Amino acid sequence: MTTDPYNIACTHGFIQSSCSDCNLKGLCLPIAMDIKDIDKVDNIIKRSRPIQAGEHIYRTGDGFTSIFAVRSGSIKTYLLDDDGVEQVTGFYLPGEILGFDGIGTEKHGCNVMAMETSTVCEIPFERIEELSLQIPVLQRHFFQLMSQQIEADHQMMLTLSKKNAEGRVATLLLSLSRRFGRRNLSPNSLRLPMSRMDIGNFLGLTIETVSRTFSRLQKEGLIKVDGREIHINDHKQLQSICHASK
Amino acid sequence: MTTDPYNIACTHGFIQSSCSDCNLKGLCLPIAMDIKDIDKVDNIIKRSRPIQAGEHIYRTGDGFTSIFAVRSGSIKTYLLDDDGVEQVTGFYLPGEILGFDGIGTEKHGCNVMAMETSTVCEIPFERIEELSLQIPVLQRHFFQLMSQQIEADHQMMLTLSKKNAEGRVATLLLSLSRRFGRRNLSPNSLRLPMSRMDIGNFLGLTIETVSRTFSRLQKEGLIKVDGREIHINDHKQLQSICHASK
DNA sequence: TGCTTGTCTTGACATACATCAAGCATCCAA
DNA sequence: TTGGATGCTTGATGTATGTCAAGACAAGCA
Repeated sequence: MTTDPYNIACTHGFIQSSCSDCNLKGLCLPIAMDIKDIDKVDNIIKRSRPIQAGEHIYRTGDGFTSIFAVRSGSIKTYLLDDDGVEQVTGFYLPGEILGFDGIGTEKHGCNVMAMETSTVCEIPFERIEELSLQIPVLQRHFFQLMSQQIEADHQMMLTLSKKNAEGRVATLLLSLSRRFGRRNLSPNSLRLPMSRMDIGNFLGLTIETVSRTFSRLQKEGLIKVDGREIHINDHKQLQSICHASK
Repeated sequence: MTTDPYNIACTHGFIQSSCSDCNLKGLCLPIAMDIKDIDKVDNIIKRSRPIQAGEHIYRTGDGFTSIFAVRSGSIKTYLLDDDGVEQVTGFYLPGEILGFDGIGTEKHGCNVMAMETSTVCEIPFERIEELSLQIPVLQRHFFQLMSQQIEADHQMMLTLSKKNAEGRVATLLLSLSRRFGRRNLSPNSLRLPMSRMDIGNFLGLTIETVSRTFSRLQKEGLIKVDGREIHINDHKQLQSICHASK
């Protein structure tokens, strides 16, 4: 057991720490934000008790009221089409914000499920809108977050449309690596929070293809695979197979 | 030549009409907006002279200053990856708003090109941010527009990840049909503004597959194809082949 | 301990779509 | 009128990935 406050929050889940104490605040709030403005945001945030693996935070069609910041654990979002076919649309790690679907229609447009025991901060959106009118940097921040989501989704369209299985898997691994690194975790030793099924679903591949691709990348020495434990041996070469080539 | 003000604007391009006169305002501005607030928005908008087919409005890396509303014609957005591989990320028709990429980084994240002679309204984003602080319904509106973009992109991820060629093409045709209908044009007779190349690029297919798919749908009687002129004979059946099934 | 269940891996085979190639129509310039 | 782009269609063939099937491994439970 470490003394990392992130892990304490994760394990006990009832610690009501504040945004200003949170070591993730650089990720979900503007860096250049007044301490008194941070407190204003802090006051409207609801911190949840832990959500168990497989539990939903919201589902398609639920009324939209809040967006969510992941505090610990990991979350997936997915669509269900009319035939019940699932499309995973994103994986969210601590410090990342989800729930920007549904502002347009007042109804959430996707399903959100914890992939492991997780905690989230619930941010009532109407309150954020009110605060944004007083705190321009906050308004800007939320425009930026949504803009980044749009850019990431476009990159994902490129991945799905133009890359082969190796490129897709490598792209995901490097994305996770970068996001682990941003939280000061090792960018080379990852424990994947999601199943092969979720990876395949997200990347538009079958689990068999995902599995074979992991094996191939391992045989080529780029990564070391042990179930969900992944070690990245060669970032550069992984990068170089990320290019489009179907 | 019709007397549709849309076409007049398109053909001459220099007519400086205002938002309150624009027959597209229901699409790009909130419906429930005060006339005096509309005028405030109107005052910050720059109306461009016509942009020729193939001309760019901005490119990846250009400084982000404005978003754009399509006034006439049609626009595509696309990414270029390191190897020069292109991914079309969207098609934009009159009344639709583009350019939400780049708010996060202050640099545009994609390229924007006119597919035919087009006119756009340039909306300086900082001015919109300022106005949004005074006009809450405007702030909400831009959050909603971005949210809709995110939802549309997620649907696109499902299309690319889970649908076969027929499903992808049918999904695009119905999307265009709906958007034509929203502008009070026939939802059954479309003139496609984009090439087979752009369609294929957008849908993650080759032009040959796009062409064959059009031919097949025609042989099955669902559509009538004449170059870029498409007539939809059977919306219902087109809908029914949109489901995921790779 | 054995049984069940879920997750992952690996192999054999099938197929949707890519690739390669040819041909047609339209447009434009010489 | 000719020649050369450009855009689109159609056919023949190849291949990456899907599908089907079997088995390994670990976790949980009786």
